[in-house]
Amino acid sequence: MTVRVRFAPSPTGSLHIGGARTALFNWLFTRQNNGAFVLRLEDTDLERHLIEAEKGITTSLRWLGLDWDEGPEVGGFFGPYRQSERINLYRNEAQRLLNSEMAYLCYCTPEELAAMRQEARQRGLAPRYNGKCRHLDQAARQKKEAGGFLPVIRLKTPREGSIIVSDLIRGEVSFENNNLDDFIIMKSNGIPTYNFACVVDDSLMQINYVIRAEEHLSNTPKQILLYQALGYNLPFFAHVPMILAPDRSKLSKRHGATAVEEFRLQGFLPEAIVNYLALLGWSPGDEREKMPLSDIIKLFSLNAVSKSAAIYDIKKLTWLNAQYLNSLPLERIIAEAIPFFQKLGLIPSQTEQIDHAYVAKVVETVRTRIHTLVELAEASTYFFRDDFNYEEKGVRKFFSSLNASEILAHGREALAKTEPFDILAVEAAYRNLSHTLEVAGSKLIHPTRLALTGKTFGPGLFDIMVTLGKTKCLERLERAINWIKNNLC
RNA sequence: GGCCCUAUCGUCUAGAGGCCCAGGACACCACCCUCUCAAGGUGGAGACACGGGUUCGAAUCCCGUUAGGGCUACCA
Repeated sequence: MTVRVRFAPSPTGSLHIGGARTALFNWLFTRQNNGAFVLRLEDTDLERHLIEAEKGITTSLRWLGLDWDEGPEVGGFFGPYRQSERINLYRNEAQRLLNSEMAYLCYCTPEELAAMRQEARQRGLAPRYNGKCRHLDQAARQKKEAGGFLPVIRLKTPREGSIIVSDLIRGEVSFENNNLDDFIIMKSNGIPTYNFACVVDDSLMQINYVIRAEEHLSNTPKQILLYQALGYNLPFFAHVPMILAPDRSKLSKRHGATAVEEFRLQGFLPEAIVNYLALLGWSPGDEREKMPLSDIIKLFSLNAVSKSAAIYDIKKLTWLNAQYLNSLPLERIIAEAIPFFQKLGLIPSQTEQIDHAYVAKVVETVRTRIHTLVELAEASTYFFRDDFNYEEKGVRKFFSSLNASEILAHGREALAKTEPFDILAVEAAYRNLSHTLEVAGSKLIHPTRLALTGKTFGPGLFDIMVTLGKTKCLERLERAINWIKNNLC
């Protein structure tokens, strides 16, 4: 039997990390089993389908590398893949249930229902529908309909017994039927409710593994009742734990970045996010942390998915991101970095005008000491601009001594004579200088770094020099010498 | 309120009765390396929610309490 799984988000505009992880687990499972990954948009509650909202989700999925075999944009045998385009299917299935008397029309008004709930609550019972319209006869129905009232369709649910949900992650979970009521499957506007649409689609699309967030565990008994009423085969269920915000509450916008798109904008790489998300609620069983996707696919197992909710930790994601920034091929990082450089106005927006060789050198010298692409761009500014200021702390420590400008002048002189201007020659020049001047290397290095970059920290000085090139180095040393004369002497 | 799920360092987790006075990772602290900052290396601090059982033996099994989360809509 071919494994068929689906990810069924509501197109709300962005893919948040909880959804991304659910999608990832589905994807990993199906890639491991050579199955099919179906993307379905659950857009029944939207007045009209917002194409931008759908785009937000699909671009994020694609960016993460979670490609789908069937769904919007790619089609497939079981389409359409937007619920808004499947309304007739739901109506037909609902009609089948009506015909077989497994479902019935209900004419109760919202006010009546509210009163019912109120009463049940007061008596300490589950606020359930009391089945008032369950046995209406033809005459009663006609009378209601004559008044122009649009009915909903409810499923007749058993009053006794229980439903066992057999869950691949949680084991067997039992629910008493008497806690369930005759829930609505079709709203009065002719649109299906979530549970109904979900079951109809999962069956018609032949989904055999339903891997979704834990919040749906409590819906599952209702869905099983629906599967039974419709005569469908039951899929396997796996309810993955939720991802919570640092305060253990449900993730929301007020917790900062929660959408995949925001992480992208903050300079995280898809590899890092996927790797991090895989580790959230799943573990390979050994002590591996950073793993190539191919390993994750190979090792993933629903059995090993934890049962408890996890809090996402931006610090660990950041660490992993730095690991990837350091280990991925340089070309890849350059390509990822370019948009961030452009955003800061460090390089031209027209690709043809970019000095790729220079950008490559910059990325190479800076990338080991940053955690995100945003940091990479920010830490690279002085390679592209001459108009930086000198750090105040640095000025105090390295420019204020009596011989500071003299030292810089010596450095400038030494560099001017250095040829070729490569890492070995440049370092040798400075080491020799420190020897002849009889000062520690650091006495030369720190003021020079400040002169060249305006900063007291950063890549190795000689790397900076070589990347910057001789001309720039001499210019900037000159500038610093003059600055000291004008400002400190 | 009712029903359901969950409970190991601050966080993510390993652990499926003796291998655990609990291992790893991030973060934190110290030291080493070092031209700074990172990275890297070494070391440190840091957890089995609580209470009862079961067992020769429990982080692991059972029950209860507590806490967190979910569902309880003509939302998905």
